[in-house]
Amino acid sequence: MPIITLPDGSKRQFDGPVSVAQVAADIGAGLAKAALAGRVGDRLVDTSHLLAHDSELAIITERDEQGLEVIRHSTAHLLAMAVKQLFAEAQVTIGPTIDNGFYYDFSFKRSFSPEDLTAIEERMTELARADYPVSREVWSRAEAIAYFEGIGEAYKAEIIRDLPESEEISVYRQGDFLDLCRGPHVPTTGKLQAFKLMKLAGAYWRGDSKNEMLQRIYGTAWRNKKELKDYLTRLEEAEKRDHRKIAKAQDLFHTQEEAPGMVFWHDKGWQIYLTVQQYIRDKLRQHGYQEVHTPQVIDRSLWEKSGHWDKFGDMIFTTHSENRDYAIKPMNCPAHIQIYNQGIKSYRDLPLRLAEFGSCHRNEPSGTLHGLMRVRNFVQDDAHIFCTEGQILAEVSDFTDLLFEVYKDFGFTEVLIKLSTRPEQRVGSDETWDKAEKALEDALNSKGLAFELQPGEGAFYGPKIEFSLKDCLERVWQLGTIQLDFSMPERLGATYIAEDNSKQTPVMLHRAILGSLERFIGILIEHYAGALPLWLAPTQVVVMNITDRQAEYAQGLANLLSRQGIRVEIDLRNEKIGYKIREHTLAKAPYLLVVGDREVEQGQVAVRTRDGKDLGSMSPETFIEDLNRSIAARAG
RNA sequence: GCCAAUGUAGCUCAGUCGGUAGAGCAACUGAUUCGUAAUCAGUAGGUCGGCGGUUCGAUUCCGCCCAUUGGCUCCA
Repeated sequence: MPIITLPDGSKRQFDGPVSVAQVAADIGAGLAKAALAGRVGDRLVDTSHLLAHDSELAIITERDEQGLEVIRHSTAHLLAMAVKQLFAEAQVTIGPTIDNGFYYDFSFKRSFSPEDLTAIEERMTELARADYPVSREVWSRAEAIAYFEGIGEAYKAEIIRDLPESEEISVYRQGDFLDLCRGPHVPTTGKLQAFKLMKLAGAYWRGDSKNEMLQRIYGTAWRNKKELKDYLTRLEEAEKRDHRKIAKAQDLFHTQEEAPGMVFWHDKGWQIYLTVQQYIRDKLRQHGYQEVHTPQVIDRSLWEKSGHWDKFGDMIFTTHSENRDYAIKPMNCPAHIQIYNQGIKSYRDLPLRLAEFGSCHRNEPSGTLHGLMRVRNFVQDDAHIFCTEGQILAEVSDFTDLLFEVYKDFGFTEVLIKLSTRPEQRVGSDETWDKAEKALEDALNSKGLAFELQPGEGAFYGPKIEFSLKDCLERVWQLGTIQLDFSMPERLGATYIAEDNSKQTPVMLHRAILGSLERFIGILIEHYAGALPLWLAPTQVVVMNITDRQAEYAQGLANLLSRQGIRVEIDLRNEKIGYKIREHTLAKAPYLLVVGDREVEQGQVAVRTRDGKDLGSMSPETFIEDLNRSIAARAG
């Protein structure tokens, strides 16, 4: 006689074991139809799940986030069913849900083609329309292994073998298709109404590059057609923001075959670069950093001593001269230790903060290159802090303050923080790691910053904090980092004389706020869809005349602005004013100044913004004053 | 690096079931001197990513290479 308690606290009593679907039907016909799954306590179950005892039950419909998860998971199964029907030799492996959808990995001797994808999607639609009931069966381990091996599904059998003994082996059946799965799934395939197969990709079995490469089919799935359409529209919007497209349209930079992964910065792009760099340079100086500059080509022996040659040798670009082998530097830190090592350091010299905009090269695998986001030549806002163990907490704390100040100035407020702790393979004593991890954690806690713990993800030489940003399309990018390093100073012989006259090894903190300037600029471009805030905009003002008569006045105005340090462009072409406005608006110039006979006569300028707002006519002095105020405030 | 797709004019793209290519925008020339998101007309522009093969003939078919794109792995 189970009593079922619903989320609103109401209770219903039944004569005997009752299914989730029956409870839903007891509540109402509408809910019975909408039910996708149930939640008993914390556990998600199918609508067919029987409740024999008193339980707390929530009926999951598409309105619940978990309902959408179930839809996506079931759509992955639908995909597998369609693939098995069309390509019987393909083996199924795994098919989990991901943000906005799902994927399913197959082992198949020939490659799926885009045409196959279309055919698979059509079959999925048919199978959904056929409205097959989806039922759950519990099998014995041996039975399941025998079945999947019998039908040639070696991967599924392997998965079952690796499941812990305690795990119940459940199999889902829809039509003639059976798949191993924990579930839950929608009650019938007809619940799957809005999905689309998105792309094909390769993916290693179990995520290990030593394993076979499987074929992954990505799909998206939603509650209904409208949500699907909205999602596809969002993707289109995101594509319009692609920094590579905007860079072409705005003449910021280009890349070409002869220098893969390296950037040819054009005037306008370089202007952004320099503005960002100068901003950071000033900030660092204000926060007690020294700026240094070190060689780009350094003898291989230094990289052997630092340990990088062993670990990253195949990713270091090299060159040679007169029988000596050199590395094109992949990072700045060993060079900074060389500067540190000049002269004897006292504890009174610490903390010593060395910053460098050093050009680094890393021979990243060709398949990983991606616009400005992953390049082979980059400059970081890199710095290394040499300090005592006792100074770590204060340094980390000061760093996070600086980092948030900088992110805010660039218009980013939502920051995700991750703390990565000691990995299996590491150097240094457990005692040292205890102290280091605690210092990082204390620093975050003292600031009241929430963070996610990533056990075992730290670098071999020390724990680290990573700071990621979300852009306005909710994509996450890791930019800033601060890493404790107890290893390299010792390897490269850095020491200081402590208060007690003993020789000690300093701790080194590797830290960056923006990370690679290249990537950061890529993110800026996408975040602002090319309409960079005034202080960063490569062209801040465009002066344009209506007819040739105002050319001289316009030129004078442009010169005046330019002398004030404003980045100004002038457009004296013999084109209609509407044409010029359209062009410069599309190029996202923040302010457009129009001068016609009227303005010349009154010694004024007509001001228009890139958003199409007409600010009316004003004196050049008023405009410059307002503009300088906005630039200083890093507004708009 | 691995899997797949793509590479045609400055840009965006069409095209050729094998007979050396076309549009729009941009550029150039001329006309127009215009008041807040595209004035009109004309001209010019391409080793069809590179190298090889098949063929009377290859941008098209085949092979290799390079780059790009989307993933996977990696990321000091």
